[in-house]
Amino acid sequence: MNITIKDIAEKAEVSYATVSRALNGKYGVNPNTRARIISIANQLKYRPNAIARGLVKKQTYTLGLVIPDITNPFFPEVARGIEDGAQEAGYSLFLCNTNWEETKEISYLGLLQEKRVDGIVIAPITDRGAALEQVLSPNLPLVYVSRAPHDTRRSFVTIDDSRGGYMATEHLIEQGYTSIGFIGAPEGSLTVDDRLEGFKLAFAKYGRQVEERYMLFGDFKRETGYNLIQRLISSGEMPRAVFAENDLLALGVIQGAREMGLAVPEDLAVIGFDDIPFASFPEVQLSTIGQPKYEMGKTAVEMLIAGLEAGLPVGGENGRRVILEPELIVRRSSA
Amino acid sequence: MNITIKDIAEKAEVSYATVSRALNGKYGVNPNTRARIISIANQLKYRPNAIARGLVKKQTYTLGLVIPDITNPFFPEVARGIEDGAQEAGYSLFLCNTNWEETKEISYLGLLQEKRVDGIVIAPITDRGAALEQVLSPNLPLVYVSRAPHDTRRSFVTIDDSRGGYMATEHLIEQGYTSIGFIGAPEGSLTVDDRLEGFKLAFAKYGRQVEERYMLFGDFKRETGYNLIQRLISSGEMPRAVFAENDLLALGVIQGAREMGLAVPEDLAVIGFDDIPFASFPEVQLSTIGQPKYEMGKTAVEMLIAGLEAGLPVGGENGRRVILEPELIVRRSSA
DNA sequence: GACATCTTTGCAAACGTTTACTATAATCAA
DNA sequence: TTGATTATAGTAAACGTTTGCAAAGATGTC
Repeated sequence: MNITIKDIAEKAEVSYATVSRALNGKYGVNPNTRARIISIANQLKYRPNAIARGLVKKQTYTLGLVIPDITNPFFPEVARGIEDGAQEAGYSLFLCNTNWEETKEISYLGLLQEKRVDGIVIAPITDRGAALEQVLSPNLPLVYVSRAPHDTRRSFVTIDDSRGGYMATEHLIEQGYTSIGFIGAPEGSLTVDDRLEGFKLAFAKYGRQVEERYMLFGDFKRETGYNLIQRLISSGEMPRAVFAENDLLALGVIQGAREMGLAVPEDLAVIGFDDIPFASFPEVQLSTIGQPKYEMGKTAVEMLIAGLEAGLPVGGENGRRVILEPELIVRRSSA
Repeated sequence: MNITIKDIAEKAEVSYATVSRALNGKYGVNPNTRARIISIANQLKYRPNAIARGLVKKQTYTLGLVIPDITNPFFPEVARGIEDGAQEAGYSLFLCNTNWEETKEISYLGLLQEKRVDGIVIAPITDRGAALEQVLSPNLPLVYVSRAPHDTRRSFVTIDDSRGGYMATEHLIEQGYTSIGFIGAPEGSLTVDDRLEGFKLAFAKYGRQVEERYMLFGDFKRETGYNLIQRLISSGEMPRAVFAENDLLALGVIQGAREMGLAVPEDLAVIGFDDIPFASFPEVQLSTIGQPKYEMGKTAVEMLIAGLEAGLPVGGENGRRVILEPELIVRRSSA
């Protein structure tokens, strides 16, 4: 039904090979013929069939974007960087929202390969890179963004999470807080543990002991922060300050604390991680660790595309590691 | 390089047609042969080439998702509904962020057609449906979500924006505010004007006169709300209440007002539209008009898929219109 | 035992491109 | 004029599937 290169060929009275060459600006077709063909193509509103082209060229100009939660304001910022970078280079993006479910992540990775994407940008859920590699064709270009398995040989763009966790914790310590809690994802399961590691590092550096009873683990959603802090408060024993592994959790913590009659930061200081747009909102004023979200996404996709267009063999010695600097942003929630 | 149906055929010593039938659960292949083929396929880690399949079946199991701004928390909620619905039905999504630029929207629509998507879900930028139809193959299934051109014959899922605008405005009037401003997108350009229409309707209903000097137009970004309200305040003349066309604008308004020393709602009452997650945050407490974002997205994509799988001819008499109800949510910013 | 029917399989075309190779005509050098 | 070169165009294979049709063998009916 759709009009094809053959329809144009017929109308222009040339072979369809010539049409292909003409339309693709290939060398070796008479300028007049070319002009005629192009004009006919326009007139017929011809649109090349990218599927057919993809089949023969074994290149689809399509990438996969795999993120855990598009509803967490952190990821749209990253995604926009990725989208911009992809678009500039002429690539489309498959959106894959894994909803923090590892099985979904795996199955998306499989699907993307069936769709023959040229490459993948992924913000993985866990540190278990091996599980991913198992479903991944070893020569499919992939770059990790925002977080990456520790043992990966793939390229990645992240920030220094450990340093970020350290900065946040150190800040609380220097503010004079003696009892400091941690709220985040459980070790080894949901994410890379670097932020927690940074937390512990800071304690060590200042000769303190981590207080296990103030360390609460769940996932990365706001409700979780809300629930965990309320449980902690109800228990009667609670820290004076909390480092939450991301801003959403932190906001949940603030909300939970406030609803139980506590003042932030007077009764409970809170610092988050990510610097999502709302953290700076005047009535929120959440202290946090800032990340260059947009650029992180943009450089990740640019690296990916550069690599695959250069035809570099993936992984191995070719993995490029970019580790951006986190930034401590002090606002009212911890002042 | 990738392993194909032919590799399996060779190993199983059957023709590749048989492999195809076996793998697709088609009727008419010996159970033993089928089992053998499937086992070989697994062993070889065979992944069907969706590109090749798409070429012959003229169906890609891929949809386009076109939204203006993934960074506005409203859209990720809708997008998640769309993503969930698509995934459940076995479809992938191309993410197209138009960044409120009409040219980008148009060019994405073209691109999606080259990629031979089976259908499109779009939250359009403007009311100019004709411009879109011009690049759109008339038999490509498409459903509008969140807003739709007034004169379209396509299917859509929206809320009753006019009613929403009315509810917001009426609420302000009933709160006793006499001077009420409007901040949003300019008429006819950036969006459907229904919210503004509802605003005017409420004024008419209550026998009031709209005050043009309190009506400010820009776009849908937070900075815009921030800038516009500050300009208005500086001008010396300002309303006591403002209806902002979306929550992001409203938050910008609140921030701008606060930074100029005004209290919300004491000096300036504000109501927004969308009920983005942060509107309910305790320190924000933004009054707003709620929309069923997730379901809106989900039903839109479900409608799309149902239509295209039934092979309905698109548009014309087949357009289904779903108009959901908005909900007035009163919080502190207007109380 | 002849014929019809059913089950299982293979053959080959088709989907819409790109591209290596070949053919033809035009141009040029001598 | 001849032979070589170049510009232009066509032929056909290839990409990896699906599927209509035909073939062959097995089974059943009378």
